[in-house]
Amino acid sequence: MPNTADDLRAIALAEFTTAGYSATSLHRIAELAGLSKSSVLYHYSSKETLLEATVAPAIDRMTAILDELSSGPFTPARRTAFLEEFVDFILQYRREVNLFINQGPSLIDVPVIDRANEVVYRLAEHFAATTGSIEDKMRFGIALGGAAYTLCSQDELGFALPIDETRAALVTILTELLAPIPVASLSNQEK
Amino acid sequence: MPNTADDLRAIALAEFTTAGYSATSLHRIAELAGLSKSSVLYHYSSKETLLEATVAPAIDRMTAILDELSSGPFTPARRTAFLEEFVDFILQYRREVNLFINQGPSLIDVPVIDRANEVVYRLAEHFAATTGSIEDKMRFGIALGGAAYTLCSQDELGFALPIDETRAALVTILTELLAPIPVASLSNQEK
DNA sequence: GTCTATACTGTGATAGAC
DNA sequence: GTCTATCACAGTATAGAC
Repeated sequence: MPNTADDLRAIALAEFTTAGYSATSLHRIAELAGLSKSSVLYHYSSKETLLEATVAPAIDRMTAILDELSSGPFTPARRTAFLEEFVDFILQYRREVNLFINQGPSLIDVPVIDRANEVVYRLAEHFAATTGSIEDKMRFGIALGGAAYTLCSQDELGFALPIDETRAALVTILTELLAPIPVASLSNQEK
Repeated sequence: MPNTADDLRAIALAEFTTAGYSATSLHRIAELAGLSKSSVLYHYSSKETLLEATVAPAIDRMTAILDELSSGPFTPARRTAFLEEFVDFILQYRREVNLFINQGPSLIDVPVIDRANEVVYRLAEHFAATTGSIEDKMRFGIALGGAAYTLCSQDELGFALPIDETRAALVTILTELLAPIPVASLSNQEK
């Protein structure tokens, strides 16, 4: 049973991703939660605190995935497994990813966004997006930005594609998209 | 020689894409232009009018491309040519595309965004994103959203990749990404 | 934990002088 | 075409009653 704080976090996440962080007022969030602005500010001392609580779980999860990955050699087999884990992450945290991808650059003042940027940088290392060719960089960017856009525009349009088919398609497309990146460079993180 | 109105449009476009439409104040735009708020409102009677002037050229250009394309049969050869034209469009209007992709859903009230939505719908028809499989739909979405994200995050980070290499890489990646979509369905627009 | 009332700031927009 | 002055309003946040 979710408490009020969790409800607010969920509502804020939905509004921040669809209407935008700046365009979403505390009044709007309070309205959707059936509360007053002040009650919202009781649970989260500021709008920024609410934003942080909203994206933190996704950052923690991705950090854990990357930590686990760094604990051993990045073989081609593990790379495939990692890609599926990555797809599952994007599916589970698609709103948070979309929020970061679309609005991250405009939220540079918020500390939690810096944490997210660091995580993306670590992720990019695994896909040679920091050391590879221009095409490699673009492949990584298109995979990340494209996945975030595609998955979240579904929610906005009100319809949801079947999860199994969506996941399978995403694995196929991302595998194909990232395949040309040489595996050799993927172990750079071991240095 | 650009006049004041054009300057304001360019400044607004840059700010709307990086900081977001809602988060960008007329004061900020005026400040960057070395003018007062009132002077900005002399050239554009409202913030929304400024937004419309900002994205309209891109919509007009894409409309022209689609009109030209609809004037004849959509053969595989023309499809390849169209893809290059599409890439050039994205490169030239990357800020406008990024603005629409990232913030379009939160700007549903603005009439010009409706126009943009119609254009995207027409575009989607050509890539079978309205009639194809789930994977086809996702391929189109990833191509569009990914290209917009990748190109605009470059600007935000302050560095610009060489245009020729970027263009070539984008053609390669998008061709590969959209290739599995059957050509047969591409002529559906002729119905 | 929730509310009303309030303070303060920023915003889009208008009026009118120059 | 640009400015200052002003308006009405929405925004975040605080204080304090219940």
